Amino acid sequence: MAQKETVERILDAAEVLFAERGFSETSLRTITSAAGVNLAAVNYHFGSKKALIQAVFERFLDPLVVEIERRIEQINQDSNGVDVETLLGVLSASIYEVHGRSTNRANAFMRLLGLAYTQSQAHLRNYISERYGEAFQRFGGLLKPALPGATQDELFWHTHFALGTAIFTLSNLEALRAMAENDTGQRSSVDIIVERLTAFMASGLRNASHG
Amino acid sequence: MAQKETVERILDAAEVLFAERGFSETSLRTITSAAGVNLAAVNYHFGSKKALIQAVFERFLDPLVVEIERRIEQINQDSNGVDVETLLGVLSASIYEVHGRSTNRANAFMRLLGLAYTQSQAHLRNYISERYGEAFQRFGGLLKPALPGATQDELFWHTHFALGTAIFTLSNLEALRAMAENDTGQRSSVDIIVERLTAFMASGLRNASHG
DNA sequence: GTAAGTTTCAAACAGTCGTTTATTCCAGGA
DNA sequence: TCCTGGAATAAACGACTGTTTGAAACTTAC
Repeated sequence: MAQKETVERILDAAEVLFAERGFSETSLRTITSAAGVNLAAVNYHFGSKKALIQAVFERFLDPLVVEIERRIEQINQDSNGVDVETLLGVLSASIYEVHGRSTNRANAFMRLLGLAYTQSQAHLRNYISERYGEAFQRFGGLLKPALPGATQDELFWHTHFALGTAIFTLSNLEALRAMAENDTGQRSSVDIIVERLTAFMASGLRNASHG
Repeated sequence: MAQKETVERILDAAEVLFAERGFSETSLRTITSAAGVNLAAVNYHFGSKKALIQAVFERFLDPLVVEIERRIEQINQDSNGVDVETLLGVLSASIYEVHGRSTNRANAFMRLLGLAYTQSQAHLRNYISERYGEAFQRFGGLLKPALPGATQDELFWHTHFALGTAIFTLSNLEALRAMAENDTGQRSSVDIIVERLTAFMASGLRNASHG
């Protein structure tokens, strides 16, 4: 078969369009015509629009979780005890690893993650927390020894403060870069921005230990 | 007239419903029936759904900006040079002042602010940056002397990191509090959360000076 | 070559959307 | 009293939504 399978063409188009406009603002007709497939193909292969949304997330969250756990396991073998910067580094490295350093796809990924939080798609949040909640808890457990002295409550809130920073920044990354260029006249590379973001989060997180 | 005017009833209902579900997920029929007014009233009084969205923002952003500038002017009279915590304190105090310490309205306000960033409503972002961009720049200018040593570029990015933290946290505040209670067994007060959030942002911001 | 099973396709379905229309209601002024 | 103009109303408009249908096209197996 010369061209990609229908299912993958739909997922490709949906991923881009959802990231650009959001879920309810993207119609199945827009997706299918961008993918070059028939309108009915979505309901035939996925069952419904909601199931398509979940499939888009599954396609990149599954390999991402595998990659994160692989890296953490390796770090735990080499040494015991991990600091905050290392943990944050594992996350960003895994994202870029899974998406092959294609900044576009990594950006789309972060935008989708942000949309999952902010758009009213209860089915999606339920799906994500059911399928990936355990992995999320496991990762959160690693943060505890990295921030000695913090209470469980402080840990929870500071983690989500940091999560918010990352999601907000990365899911609006291109818009923010444009604003920054307009404001300062220079265009920072994505690597530098991620570096600063990591430092910002680490600094805020560490503050949990001395509250 | 015994009951509120039609215009205000529409704004009240729209504010709550938009904050709960988002803009394109909230139909005019839902808004008007919640407000107890006729469907056509929105187009009659506001012109269009987009104009209604902008009116919702204008109703709380106008007094907020006034309140912020009033507080800053007063601080500048008493002393010169303002530290980061004070500036952040002005923001949160102004929000609660304008909404009369009604946590519900303050929460709705933050959710709407978050939606303005994340939903695809270009007209709204244009409107906000045209109407309030100048005030935003003025406030950003105060941050500069509070963070000596930071370059213009660092200043921009760290400001938006902090902005992201606040918007993400406060616009999902109730959902996060529920998660925290589920996770830690205790329910932190909003005041404590805001206090921690401020400390987190200040700590991250200060990091800009030592990059 | 025929039959069975998948996948694609155009067309239609029932429902919702924002917006507009024409009519009715109701105040205040002359 | 009639008149006028703003506001409220029910009804309809055309466009768009996700989903379903039944027939056509294709692939696979015997």
